[in-house]
Amino acid sequence: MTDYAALLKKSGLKATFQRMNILECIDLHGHMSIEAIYEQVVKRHPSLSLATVYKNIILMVENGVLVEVPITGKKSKYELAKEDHIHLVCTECGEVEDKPMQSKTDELFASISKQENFTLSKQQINLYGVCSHCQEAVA
Amino acid sequence: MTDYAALLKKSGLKATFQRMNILECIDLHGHMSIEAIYEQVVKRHPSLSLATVYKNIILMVENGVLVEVPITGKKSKYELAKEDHIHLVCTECGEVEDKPMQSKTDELFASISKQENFTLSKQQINLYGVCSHCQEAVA
DNA sequence: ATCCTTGCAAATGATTTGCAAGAGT
DNA sequence: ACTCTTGCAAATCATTTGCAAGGAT
Repeated sequence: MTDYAALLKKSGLKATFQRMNILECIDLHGHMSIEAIYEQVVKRHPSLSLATVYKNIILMVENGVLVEVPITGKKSKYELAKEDHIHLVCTECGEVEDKPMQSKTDELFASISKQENFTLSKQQINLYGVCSHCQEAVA
Repeated sequence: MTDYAALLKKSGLKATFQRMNILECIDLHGHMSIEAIYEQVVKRHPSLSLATVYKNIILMVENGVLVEVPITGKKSKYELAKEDHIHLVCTECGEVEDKPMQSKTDELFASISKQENFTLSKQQINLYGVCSHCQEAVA
């Protein structure tokens, strides 16, 4: 994934320098908070405004380019929209890692939804714990 | 679950009128935002301060009495701590319904964690969609 | 009696908004 | 050219804090 301009246009948004840099930043880091995005992108773009980051994140979420990842006890992070997957959230360092969604789980959720007459549109699985890296750090 | 005083003491917290009313309110409604809790409880307790609700929610989460349920695009809701389960979040009315966690899913998450050398401490599954009630309302 | 909790008001922090100037198509 | 976007500053909203008075054990 490199052509952020095409991604934006496909989603009906203008390809501004700010938006492309925000996308690249998120793509590189995987999952980021709004503040963290601002801090990174402002380095390349000293005139960037935090308000612009807010506006664009909201807009890109509305247009399906980004997805919000709400996290217990912290501020939400954002990631590029992609196929469903599982988040491993480290409660020590705050890092989020993706794992592929399992088809069994998919089926299970589909059956629960059917059974409840619930029109399922999005799945979100967060597993909280301590990542291998942080376990070593303590040892 | 009715003896909120005992629940609080068991968790090392004093059983104040405010806390018991907050717990009862959450228990009755299932899942509530801080504002909503305040609005409900202040009816019985006109002198209640919103700051008190904030302080107590934070405290009761820290002490394991409550659990935060972060929700995409909305403010977090809070529920009484109980065994793991799945949340069905209606994107129309905002209501959250619980479904029992499936043992297959449990096993799956355990195996992913083991495979990643990730010390799993908490699972969180949210399914977003439209509940049966809201589907009828549109029809 | 002692320590914790409450309510208030003020402080802080996060997010949103309005608008003139600038950038993208 | 036209329309959407940006950056700034101010406004708004959410959350936290300090402290004196009141409540729980």
